[in-house]
Amino acid sequence: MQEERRLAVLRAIVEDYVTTEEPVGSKALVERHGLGVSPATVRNDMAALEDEGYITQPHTSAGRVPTDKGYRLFVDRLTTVKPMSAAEKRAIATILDGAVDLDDVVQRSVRLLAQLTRQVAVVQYPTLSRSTVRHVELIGLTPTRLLVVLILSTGRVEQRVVELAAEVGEADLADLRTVVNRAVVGEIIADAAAALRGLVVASDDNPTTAAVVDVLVEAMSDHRSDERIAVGGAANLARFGDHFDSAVRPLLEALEEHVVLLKLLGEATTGEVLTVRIGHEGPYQELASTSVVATGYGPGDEAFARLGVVGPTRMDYPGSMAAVRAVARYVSRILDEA
Amino acid sequence: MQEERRLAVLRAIVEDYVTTEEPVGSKALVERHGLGVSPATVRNDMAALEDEGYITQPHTSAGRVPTDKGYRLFVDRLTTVKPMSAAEKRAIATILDGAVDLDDVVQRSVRLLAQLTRQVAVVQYPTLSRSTVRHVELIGLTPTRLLVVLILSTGRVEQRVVELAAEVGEADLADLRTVVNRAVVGEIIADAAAALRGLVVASDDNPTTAAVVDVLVEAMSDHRSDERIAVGGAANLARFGDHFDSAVRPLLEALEEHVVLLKLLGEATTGEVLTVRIGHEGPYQELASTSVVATGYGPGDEAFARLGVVGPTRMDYPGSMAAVRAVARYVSRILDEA
DNA sequence: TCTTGGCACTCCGGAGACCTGAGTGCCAGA
DNA sequence: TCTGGCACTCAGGTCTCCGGAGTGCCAAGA
Repeated sequence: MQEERRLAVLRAIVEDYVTTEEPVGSKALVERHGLGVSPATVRNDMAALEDEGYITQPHTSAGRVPTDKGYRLFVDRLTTVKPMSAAEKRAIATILDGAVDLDDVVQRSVRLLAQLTRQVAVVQYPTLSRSTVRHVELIGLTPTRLLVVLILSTGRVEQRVVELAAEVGEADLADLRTVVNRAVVGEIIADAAAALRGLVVASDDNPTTAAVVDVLVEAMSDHRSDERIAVGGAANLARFGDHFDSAVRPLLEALEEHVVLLKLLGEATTGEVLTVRIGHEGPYQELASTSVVATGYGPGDEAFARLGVVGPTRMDYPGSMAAVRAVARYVSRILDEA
Repeated sequence: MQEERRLAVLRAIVEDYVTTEEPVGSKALVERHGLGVSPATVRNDMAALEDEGYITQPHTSAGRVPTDKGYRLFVDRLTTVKPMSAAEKRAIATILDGAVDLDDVVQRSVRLLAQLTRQVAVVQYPTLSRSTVRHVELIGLTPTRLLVVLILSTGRVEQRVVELAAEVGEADLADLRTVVNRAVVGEIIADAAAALRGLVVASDDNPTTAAVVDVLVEAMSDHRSDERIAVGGAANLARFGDHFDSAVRPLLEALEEHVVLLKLLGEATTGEVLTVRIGHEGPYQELASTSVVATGYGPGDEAFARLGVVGPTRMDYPGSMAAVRAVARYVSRILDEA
């Protein structure tokens, strides 16, 4: 009974604090939310909540502020992801439908997320590891120089130039192209790499084949590609308030360190579930006052990559969660169609 | 005679202010720089400089701060670009030589510039307009679906999917591929687009040809590509000092608006000359306290794109100019080789 | 047992007063 | 033309004071 009201109080505190950015007191609380009890009662509840570690006082004669634990309870039990409005859904659709290629999809998603949440948005490019090979193209630039283009199901294109030891004719090139494509098209890249190695053996270590295969395998296992990430809405950092050095600077640094960002987004294995990391819960001491709302996305059932928003712990969780989920779904659908 | 000393005083003021970030007074000036005159003399000079608008006082009993006009004189007449140290040159070489493709070159350049100058670095991807076509590849995904890949001399790859009205066989595809490549390889894209349109006429408006040509022309004239830009070192904005709202926020916003950024870097037509835009000299009111040091770069004599750094007007101009020039030169050389 | 009004208490943060030190402008003399 | 001297200005740190918001706790009521 009182337990229920206490949770209502906690929810009210979180909601108020998120909008006002100021510690919230018992009086303001009963006024703004129709709690139906007196400030004194709320005070008792607040004391209890504080004992349990959900809220805290910046100093004795101030209102209360949610702790990380309080936010956690809030997102876990006190909030249901509110669906986007029809207008917002339409905006998402129009913006994303205009995308011409993978790069564009990612860029637009980042902007969109940043706009919707007024937060910093982060979108990981679909990783190679899950994708399949759509086509390999070999283009002779000069007789001893080859442009190798690897096209993946996610729409990514990797290209490398190979210097050959011997000259190679157009006919040989066509043969090689056919053989290679027969071996790898439709395979996920891990298997494709194995198949390619088999080719070299089958070709009696033909040096041209070997060179091309080498560069393809290298392109497939290129970890740099796994780390590609788009960031947008950094200007929203202004909304962090004044804690520039303690909060904004570390975050700015993190935004440039893609490895760090990836860790923040969460390991790509977690699937399409919406995850929320609040303040200290993450691995980075310096980012104790930031939260991350992220989810996986990608065509089919497999989550290929992750996207999300990063903001102050004092952020609009329901809104962010709704936006992240909506964008992820829509992007997934688009990638599905492509 | 005194004129000369006045300039020396101005230079000293700029140098001191850049390092200390605090208004500099007459006494500190004669102490730190061996000016060989008394503070009183310097004060007279300062008064004169202030009359001419090169420096200003934040308030009556404070030291002097350079104005934009003062910085302008400083970069125009009081500074020679100091060459990079051997160690720095080596660092540039090692970092940039490791790049595997165009994307990588740009990414690395941005990081490098940001590190060298401890400023926000901006690198524009080489624009399409000046580049030539290296190859066009047509790949049948399904009988009525074609992947068109456009490969440019700058190393950029554009790809589009075309839906065809009619099925097309592998033989037809090979023909088309040959025809198209014969028409466009080696041409700069403006001419290539014209040549392509001629093809459609010559083919009696064959719908497949028309569809492929359409998408190629579209890819060539895609302005989105002209606006691609990489940004790095945003964390260095912390060095801006405390003027968060007035200086950092507008800049953060500008960094996301690539159109704005391009304008800041300067029109791409200015060639390889090093340009410095100081404070209010630019078109943006909000960026009155930021300066831009930029130059063109690219293979051959033509400047294909621009790169530079953005920082507070109170920045190390000689250092930034040297770094920007050095990186631009090295990147140009790399692109030349490729 | 829970809720409520009352009351004493705490303490942040803004306003005002004060002072110091850095820096200036100007003048008269070298 | 330079220099030393002197009076003047003023930002910004420190100190104090005070009001108001908010609390905790208690005793009475439901």
